[in-house]
Amino acid sequence: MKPENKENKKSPEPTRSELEILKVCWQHGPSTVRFVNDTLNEFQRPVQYTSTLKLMQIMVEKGILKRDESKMKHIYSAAMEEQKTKGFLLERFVDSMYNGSASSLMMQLLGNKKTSKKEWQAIKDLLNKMEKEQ
Amino acid sequence: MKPENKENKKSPEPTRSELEILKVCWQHGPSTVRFVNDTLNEFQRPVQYTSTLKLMQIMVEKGILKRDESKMKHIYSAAMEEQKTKGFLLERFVDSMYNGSASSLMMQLLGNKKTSKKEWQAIKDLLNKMEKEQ
DNA sequence: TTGTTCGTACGAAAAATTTCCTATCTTTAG
DNA sequence: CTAAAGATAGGAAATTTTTCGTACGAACAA
Repeated sequence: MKPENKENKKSPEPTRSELEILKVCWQHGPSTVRFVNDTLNEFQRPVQYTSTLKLMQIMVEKGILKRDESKMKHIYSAAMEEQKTKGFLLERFVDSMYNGSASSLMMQLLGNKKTSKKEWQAIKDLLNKMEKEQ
Repeated sequence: MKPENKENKKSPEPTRSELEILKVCWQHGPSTVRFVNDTLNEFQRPVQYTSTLKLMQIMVEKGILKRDESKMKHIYSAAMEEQKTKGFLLERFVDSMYNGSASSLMMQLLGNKKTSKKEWQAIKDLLNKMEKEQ
C-alpha cells in the first residue's frame, strides 16, 4: 500500500497570514478571493490581490480551506470549524506557555490591565452560570 | 534628534524557535548555550549546537536575550520577564482569536475536554479569591 | 467584434526563519 | 608542548513563508 500523502497531514497549523484569511472566512462565511483581499486591505494591511489568491490556493492544498469551483468566481470556505480550530490553537497555546495549566492562564488574564471590568463581570457571570449547571 | 533604532523596536515578537529557547531560559534561569541545546534535544527535537548558538546570538541582537560575556562560556538570560512577555503574547492571542474578549476565550477553555476537573476547581477558587479581594 | 475589466493558474522572486559549515580561540588532558 | 574537546563568530545554505509578475480565459460594455 503506497502511503497516500493526503490524509496523514498532522496538523493544520495555519501560519500567521493564513490565520488572517481564516478569520475572514469564519467571520463572513464563504467568500471570494476579492472579498477576502478587500477585507484584509481595509482592516489589516495592504496586500496584492494575487498574493491573497495564491495563499488561499495553498490553503486549499493544505486542506485549510475548501473551495467551490462550479462558478467562475470560486468560493472559499474554512475547512475546519472555527471552534475546533480555535480550541486546538488555544490548547497548544496553554500547553506551550502555561504548561497546560488553564488556571495559570486565567491568572494572567485577570491580572492583565486590558481586561476590562465589563469583561471581568462577564467572566464571573459565566462561571456562576456554569456552576449552577454543573 | 536622530532616531535611535535600538529602543523603538515595536514588539519582541519571538518566532517559534525563539520561544522554545526563551522557555528554557525562563524555566531554568540564566543558561549556557550548551545547556539550552541539551535541553532542546532532550525534550523538543534534535538540533545542532551551532544552530542553537546562532539563534541565541540573534536573540541577543533583537534584545530578547541578554548575555554575560565576562567568562568564556557566555551566560544567556531572558531580557524580558516571563510574566510580561507571556501577558503580551496572551493579549495578542486574545485579540487575534477572540476579538479581545477574554470571556470568549474562557468559554472555549472551559468547554475544552482537556481542562480537567482539578483545573476547573482551581479556576473557581481563583475567581472566588479575587472576588473577595476586590 | 473589440477592448476593458475581472477572474484563475503558475512560476518565481523576495523575505523571514532556521540550520549548519568553517575558522579560530581557550581550556584541558596527557 | 601538543592534541583533543569545547567555546564563539560569522557567513552561507536550506527551508518556510509571503509576495508578486505574467499569462491567459471569461464576462461584459460599447
